[in-house]
Amino acid sequence: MIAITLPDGSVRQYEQALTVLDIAKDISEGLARNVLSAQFNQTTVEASTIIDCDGDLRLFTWNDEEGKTAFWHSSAHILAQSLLALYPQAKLTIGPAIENGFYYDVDFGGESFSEKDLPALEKQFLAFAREKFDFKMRMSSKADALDFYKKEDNPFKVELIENLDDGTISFCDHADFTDLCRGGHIPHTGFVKAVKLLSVAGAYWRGDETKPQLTRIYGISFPKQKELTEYLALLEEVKKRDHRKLGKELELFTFSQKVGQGLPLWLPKGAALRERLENFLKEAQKKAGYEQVISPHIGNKELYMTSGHYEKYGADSFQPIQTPAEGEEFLLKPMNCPHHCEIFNARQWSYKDLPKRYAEFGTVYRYEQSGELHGLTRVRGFTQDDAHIFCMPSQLDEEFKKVIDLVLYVFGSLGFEDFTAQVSLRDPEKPEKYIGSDENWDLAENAIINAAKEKELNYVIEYGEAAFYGPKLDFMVKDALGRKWQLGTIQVDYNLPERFELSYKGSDNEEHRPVMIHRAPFGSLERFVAILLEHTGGNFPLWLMPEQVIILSVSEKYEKYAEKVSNQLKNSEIRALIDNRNETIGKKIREAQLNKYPYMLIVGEKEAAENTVSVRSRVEGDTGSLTLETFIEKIQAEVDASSATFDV
RNA sequence: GCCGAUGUAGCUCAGCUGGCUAGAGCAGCUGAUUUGUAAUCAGCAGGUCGUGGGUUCGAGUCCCUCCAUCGGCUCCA
Repeated sequence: MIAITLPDGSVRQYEQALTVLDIAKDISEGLARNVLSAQFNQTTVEASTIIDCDGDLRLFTWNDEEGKTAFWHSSAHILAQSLLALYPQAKLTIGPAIENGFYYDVDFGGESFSEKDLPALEKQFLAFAREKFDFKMRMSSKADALDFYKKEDNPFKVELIENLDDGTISFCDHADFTDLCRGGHIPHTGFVKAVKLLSVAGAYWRGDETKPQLTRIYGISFPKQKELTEYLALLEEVKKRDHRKLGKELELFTFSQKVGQGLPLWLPKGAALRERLENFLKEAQKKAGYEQVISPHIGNKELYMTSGHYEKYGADSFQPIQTPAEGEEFLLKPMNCPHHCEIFNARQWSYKDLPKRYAEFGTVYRYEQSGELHGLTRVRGFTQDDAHIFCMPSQLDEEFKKVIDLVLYVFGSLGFEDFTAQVSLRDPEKPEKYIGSDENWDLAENAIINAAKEKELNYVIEYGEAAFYGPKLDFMVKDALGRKWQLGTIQVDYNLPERFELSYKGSDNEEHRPVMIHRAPFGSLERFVAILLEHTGGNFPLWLMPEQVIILSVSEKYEKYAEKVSNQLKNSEIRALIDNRNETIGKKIREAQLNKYPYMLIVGEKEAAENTVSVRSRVEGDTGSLTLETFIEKIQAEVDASSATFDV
């Protein structure tokens, strides 16, 4: 007798060993038809796996993440099979399921493969899928596995197997195709009814730039054609929220080949938006005890030699600026911290003065690789909402938590609820990437983890993501396409204070080393605006809108009244403009709507006579007439409601 | 930087296998119209087809270089 416990706690007894699918059938025929994969005693199993002992069983369908993973993982197998059918000389490497779909990395041996070749591959894929080939797992000895791939002349699979232990190596077969595989498949290929091979990209073997570059084929598949159609339609919708498109349409920013790639030009409306964001943060920082400082856009090379940045990034940066003086070199400022260290160094400090919090909207320049540049999210010149806190080690925990509060306030005010906190620590395998003592690193890492815990952040730990001088707490937000970007960041640093020989006089009358916190709630204004655009689709909260109200005159006859309305709005600090062109009211409304003005005020004969405005909201449409005073009160109330204040 | 793709008017795009002075819609300008909740009508103007080379009797179209952009990889102080 074997006893199987299901997730709801119920237990089913069976006389003899049976497959996962048999158990599913025993529960219900419908479930059996839809079961894609399963987990038995926390181990991934397949529908065909034979269960011969007691344990916990979870069955997964398309509605479970695990079910989708098995579905896409299996789709990668079918893709690999199709690749070999059409390109027998191709060498397979790896092909996992990803968040949305799957990919397979393949070596075409110098032959080029492009998107034009995808439709034929897709056709082959569907032909194989329709055959309903069963996926069957098979164990193999290490020697046999190595032998197989050596015969196939596939060095990639050989390398993979060499790193595996004998006895743990398995293959998955379907039809006459076989692939090294850990398991987790759907029952047969026929479950895949629709597939779209999305793109071709280069990817380095094992993610290592020095290793051969493979061709990566991305795809997504579904159990129903309708779901694929819907997914592709969704992708089209998402493209409309791309910040590069919206930024152009809303006249926020632009790029110029003449100015240089990755160097954004802020147009008046974008600059106004940025200024508003800066003032918002400045106000909160003032309350939190920050002081504004200002540093120049260049700094002597010596400064970055001292900080260690030159050694680390010098070769890959904008190169030093020469001066007429022999041997004198300046660097475009790639970060603000060394400058702030020297500001701290400008006088002596007592422990009673700490913490010092120096803030600056500092524009920095970094020579990012050309292929990396991306709209406003990855640029070569950008402005950090930077600040550096110099404090006693005993103040670190509290200061760190205060910064978390500030970041959460900023995110909350702008409606970023869906973020992940990432604790970025050292890569234990590569100590050479970091500077500073192990003791200080341990202190800093623990400080961050403790603060994240105490603030009850929902955080993940990532090893190898730390800065070279210290660990970080990063706030990650996704863009419209689901790509993750780092916005806010908080970093603990024992190293720069050491290198710049920062000190304060303690109560014991001895010199002590302060600890430094680097932090930027937005991260960079550029990236923040980009992500904000994609999250709001350009419909910012009213307090942030460059233009809050547009006054549309029914005809040029009512220009005077429109002016009067405009002046009254401006007196009440409401940002308004007038559209007094010789156009029909319908056209003016259409354009105002497309330009995403939150409120349109239509003024004509009736309004001028009654001293009212006809209000049209971008979201709700025509909302009827109001007296101008009532409208102003309404707007002010809306602005107040959407811009909470920061309490310390 | 690497792999793949793209680059035609301010914007969105058409231009078949190379063949007359390169087209459309929107935007712009001029004029008419003075308009009531998502596009009034007419006319005009606007492009050395990303750049530089090459093949050809002839190149927007074919080949090469470079530049920029897009999707990834690597990187991200």
